[in-house]
Amino acid sequence: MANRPNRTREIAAELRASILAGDYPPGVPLPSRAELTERFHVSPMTARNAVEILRAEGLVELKRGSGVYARAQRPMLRSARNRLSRAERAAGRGAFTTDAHTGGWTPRCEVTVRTEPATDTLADQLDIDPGEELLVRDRTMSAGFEVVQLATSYLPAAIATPEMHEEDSGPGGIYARLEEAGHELDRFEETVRIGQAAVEEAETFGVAAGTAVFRLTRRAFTTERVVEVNNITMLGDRFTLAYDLPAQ
Amino acid sequence: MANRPNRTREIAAELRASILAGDYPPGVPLPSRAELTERFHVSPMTARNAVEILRAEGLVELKRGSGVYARAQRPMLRSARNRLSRAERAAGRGAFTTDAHTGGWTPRCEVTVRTEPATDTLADQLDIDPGEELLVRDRTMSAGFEVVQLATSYLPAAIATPEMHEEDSGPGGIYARLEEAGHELDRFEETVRIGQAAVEEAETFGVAAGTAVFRLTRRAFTTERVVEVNNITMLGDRFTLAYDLPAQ
DNA sequence: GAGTGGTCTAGACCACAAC
DNA sequence: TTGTGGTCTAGACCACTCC
Repeated sequence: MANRPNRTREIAAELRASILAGDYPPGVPLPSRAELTERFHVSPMTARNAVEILRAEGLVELKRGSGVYARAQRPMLRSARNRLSRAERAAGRGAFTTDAHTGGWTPRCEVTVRTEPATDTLADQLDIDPGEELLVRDRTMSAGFEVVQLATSYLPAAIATPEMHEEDSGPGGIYARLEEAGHELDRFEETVRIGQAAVEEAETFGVAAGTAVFRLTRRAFTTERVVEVNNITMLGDRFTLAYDLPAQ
Repeated sequence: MANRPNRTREIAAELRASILAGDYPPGVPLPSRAELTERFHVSPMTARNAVEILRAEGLVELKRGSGVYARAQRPMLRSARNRLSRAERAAGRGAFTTDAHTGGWTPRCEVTVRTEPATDTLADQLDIDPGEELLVRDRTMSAGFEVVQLATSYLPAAIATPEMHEEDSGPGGIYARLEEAGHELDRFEETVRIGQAAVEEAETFGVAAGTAVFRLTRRAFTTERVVEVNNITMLGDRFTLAYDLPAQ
């Protein structure tokens, strides 16, 4: 019935315990492959696979030519209930800024803006015609020095004001600008899935490809229409999403 | 700059494409390790690692002594916006039943009931004293023949009625019983994280340990108090969570 | 140059499923 | 009994980092 003892998992478990016990602060590498091979009397391949398990868990970071390092255990960012409230917009904060602010982080955000025609999917989500011009805002968001969230926002160009084309859309972000332009926001709809970081995303986040991420799609509604679709990718092990649901 | 070509990933990519092209319907195994070794002129270890990549992605299932099989591509269950609405309870459906029903699935649910004293964490979440007796309902939920969700619900025993101790709590579930007992539900609070399936969970779900799962914690509130905490684990690649957020 | 991780080889024995 | 995946061995060469 029982398999072989599985030394790989045993070694991974021992290393995991050491890491969680704080034995490997930043800058201190874990034992090298050669060292593990000797210490645990296993082949290099087994030692390698043990470390690979920890990498898949997001516990360690492998640096070629340098070593294996424990990833800092950072407290969670909380994607808060109130992040889309009008009060927060009035205070000049966008959704991500609200999240980071609540968690005591220093938010940073890099934006690029462009226009492009709507794909069939986006046209459907925005309830417009395919090919209609969209204002696209790509954002890379960091907490401290770590990239934790990517977002691509799509607005029908027809309702975009000149300042929405600016990289810095001003206090309160796009939602505040939309309301100033007479598009009073009524509600948001969010769908949440689990995805795996693509190679490019993984590089941006500084994690292994395939690492679990949240994939959110948020649609912003006025009472009349959809005014924005926002596709958001969040590093899975850095966020807790919070929602309030009325009992109705 | 460039590494070795990485045959492992190449092979995984080729197999992945075949799977998505529908080359491996249920019952038809992928090429065996020996076959891959020969066809791609690689070592058995490389062939094995290529398949391992697909397993980590949840694309295939490995059956010892039998073969590697593509997991059926099933449409998503949708954890819907209206799943906690009073209208659904009135229709005799619980939250999971609502989800499954909306997706056209046949829901099944196995329940075990017990009582136990509140841990510190649960006492804090329920706003009661540690050690106070709790009614605990463990549920294993399936859509069709596949287990897709586990949930453990905690209620202060002080507010539990006899029928809540029954395995079948009746139409509309516990929430309906709570309202009948005078605890009118006001709102729910949900937090969502990404976790990795523990060994036991993985066996129940029939997936590899470490597979990404949703971990939800739902708290049910009346205007007076917290009446329930529900810890839910959902198979990550089978659910889309949907939420409505008022702009306030 | 020495040491690290990245990748791969060419075997091996085992438990298990299917025949 | 045959073939499958589960696990492991004991090496190897490479690109890269650090000294």
